[in-house]
Amino acid sequence: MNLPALRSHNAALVLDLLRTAGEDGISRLELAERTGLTPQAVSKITARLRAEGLAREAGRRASTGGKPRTVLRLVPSAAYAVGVHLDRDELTVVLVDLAGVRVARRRTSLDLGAGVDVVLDAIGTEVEALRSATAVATETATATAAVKRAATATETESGIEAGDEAPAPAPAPALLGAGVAMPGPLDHLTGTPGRVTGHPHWEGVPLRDELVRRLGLPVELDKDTNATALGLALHAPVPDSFAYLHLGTGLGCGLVLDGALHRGARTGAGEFGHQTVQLDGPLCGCGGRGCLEALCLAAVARGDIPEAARILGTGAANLVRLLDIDRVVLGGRVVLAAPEEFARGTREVLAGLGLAAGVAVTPYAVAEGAAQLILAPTFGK
Amino acid sequence: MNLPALRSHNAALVLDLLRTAGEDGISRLELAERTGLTPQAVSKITARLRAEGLAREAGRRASTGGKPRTVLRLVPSAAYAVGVHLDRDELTVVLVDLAGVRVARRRTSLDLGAGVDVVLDAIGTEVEALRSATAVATETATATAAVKRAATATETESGIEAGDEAPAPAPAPALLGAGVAMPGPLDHLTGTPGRVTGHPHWEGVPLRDELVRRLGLPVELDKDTNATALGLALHAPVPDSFAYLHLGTGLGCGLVLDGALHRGARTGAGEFGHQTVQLDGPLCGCGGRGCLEALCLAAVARGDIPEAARILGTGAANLVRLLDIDRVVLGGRVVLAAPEEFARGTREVLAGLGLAAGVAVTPYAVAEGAAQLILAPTFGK
DNA sequence: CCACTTAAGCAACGCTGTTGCCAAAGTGCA
DNA sequence: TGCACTTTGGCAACAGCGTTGCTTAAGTGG
Repeated sequence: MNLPALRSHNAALVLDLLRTAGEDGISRLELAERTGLTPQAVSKITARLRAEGLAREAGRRASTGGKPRTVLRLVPSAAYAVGVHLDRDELTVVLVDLAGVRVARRRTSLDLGAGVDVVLDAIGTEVEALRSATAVATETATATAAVKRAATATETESGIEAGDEAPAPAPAPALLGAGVAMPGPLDHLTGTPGRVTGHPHWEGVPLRDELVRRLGLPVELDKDTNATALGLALHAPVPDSFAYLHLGTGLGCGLVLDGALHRGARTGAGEFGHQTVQLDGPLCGCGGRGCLEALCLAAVARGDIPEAARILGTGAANLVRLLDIDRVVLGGRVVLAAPEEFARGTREVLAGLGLAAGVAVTPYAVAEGAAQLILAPTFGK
Repeated sequence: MNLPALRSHNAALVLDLLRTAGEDGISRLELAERTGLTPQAVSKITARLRAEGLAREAGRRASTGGKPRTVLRLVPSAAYAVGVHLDRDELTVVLVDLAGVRVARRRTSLDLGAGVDVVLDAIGTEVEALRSATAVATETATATAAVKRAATATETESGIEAGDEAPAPAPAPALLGAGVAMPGPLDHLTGTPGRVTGHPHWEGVPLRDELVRRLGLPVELDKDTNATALGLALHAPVPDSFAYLHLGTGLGCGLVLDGALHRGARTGAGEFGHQTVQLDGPLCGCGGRGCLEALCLAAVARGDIPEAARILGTGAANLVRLLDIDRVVLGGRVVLAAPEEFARGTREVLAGLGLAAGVAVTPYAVAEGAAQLILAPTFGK
């Protein structure tokens, strides 16, 4: 790591604390305590962020016997990102600000089984519609360059020159890129889908590169469960470890360990549904026997939600013990159809084994998580 | 992160590459390529490391048309660490050099069920015997301070002053500390055992602090499986992800994800043996049903090794799919009694599910891994 | 009203990795 | 044997990072 990288690292640290503080804001001294930097260093860093339009002063705290602390806040409108959720039968596109708040959404029904070009066209059309409707500048502006610098120091290819000392208090906001979430398997490093269940024609399509070309934006691709887990991780008040279990068409999982999304080297982590919980159980499509997904969905199919919840809870318990995680978050259409029953059933299994992990149900939207694929690096995630 | 921390970080990066290169050594230019630093920066860093006695020049490579590259090597004898393996019926104490190579060992039979003081006394006696037998300086020397600086920048408490420009080419080697591995559960942050199966009197004993007092050395405590996994991780040619599965008195696991040991917030990660693989199976002592450990050990008890291997392989497959890890490493008394059968059985299960993870058996000693608890921070691990 | 406390900026500084230049130490062709 | 060329690695000057010492700003409380 060199000096520019150090600068980016610390800027990301500060930006992340500003983001987490949200509407409440945070003072320079508290930033200093939390980052371990000196107050003077924080002053310099926040001065840069303010000059770049990413942060601003917003009121003061009550005095504790001396000069009151000045509160700093993130400027959510300084930058935006697009989130795309490419589901089996539906396409959702959202625009999200720097704070992760959705500011616009479009939704179309779309068959993932349609031709690759049809889907790519649809994404292009929807994103363009979102852009023009919300008038977020397409061209790279001051804040974009600032955020990019904050995110990665090795970005040497950018020929962008940030203007000195923005005279206007608010530089034009800009679009940082588009994050795309879809059912796995896929490789997030190359941005290429693998053999998507039921849609083999997607295998090997250079989806990310193609979208970069069509949208003229940086694009990141990841599994729907990973995107959702990432979004949830950024909403946690403090970095922790949790698993997002998604029960929909299949049973998948996104893992966040110590605040960081764990993808594995081949984006293969999170194959939660095909763990064996019944040795020599019924044969599963994956080639295994007694897979959690098969047993759980079979219970759902025959209307036995308590049993489905118990099976899901058993899988969750395996995971909690193996990884020592703090909480389990449930989501997906099937869970959301009976959230109380699934939460209760899962909780009961964990409690019965003496495990302290919390259980919650979230209706968190995948598309917002997809946008976080773009925003997360800004905050060092 | 500040400048001293940056310096430590880069020094650790370079030291790790020197360590990995081993006897072959590595040139300055290759270090520059691998770290992303400029050659000049690497020259400065390695000059410091050489002055501190941690690295030295050792020959040159063949020329490729110009000045031949000078080879740099780690000086293994620059520092040492003690590794303590506190097992249920035996105490093993080793001395390990900076390269992780064992240079001395002592072994005594010792009942973990004996009084806490008896065990502490035994550790003290054995470590002292090891020290005097190998004449490794007890007092902190130049290299110690250097290694400590390389390891952690926040170490402000040290009142040690490193001498300027050591005139002698080889500063006195020093003992960095002692790593202790024992059966879990325990908390590695506080260095306190939890409710060790069969030995409840260890619960809450401030083991690490007590040993710091008795040995006069920094001490780290961790689970035996974690220590072993850490040791194996440091032997990998490239940082990767793997699980160390230990089948002995019980069935435990150490997880290394992207080259880093995953302990979980409460050192609870690795509860591999108590995952349910047989819904509504036989009751286990942990309160669950159909636990992997119970089923696997039952098969071992009735002499059915192939079945034990198949069950172990099933658990391994769950883990490989969940975490997308590269390889599975087997160890422990039971496995080592029939290494080929366990390896083959595990491999067959993985292959049958189309998983590419490699399977190997290791006789790697826990005590060496324990010593790595002390050495690892020097290399940024 | 004034002493005191707390927050935050200015200027000088030490130390980081970087850049530009040059010496060292080989190869290979004439 | 000599000389041009290639490659390595150190020296010196430098830009930029966070830190230190001090000053100014802006409150509280007797």
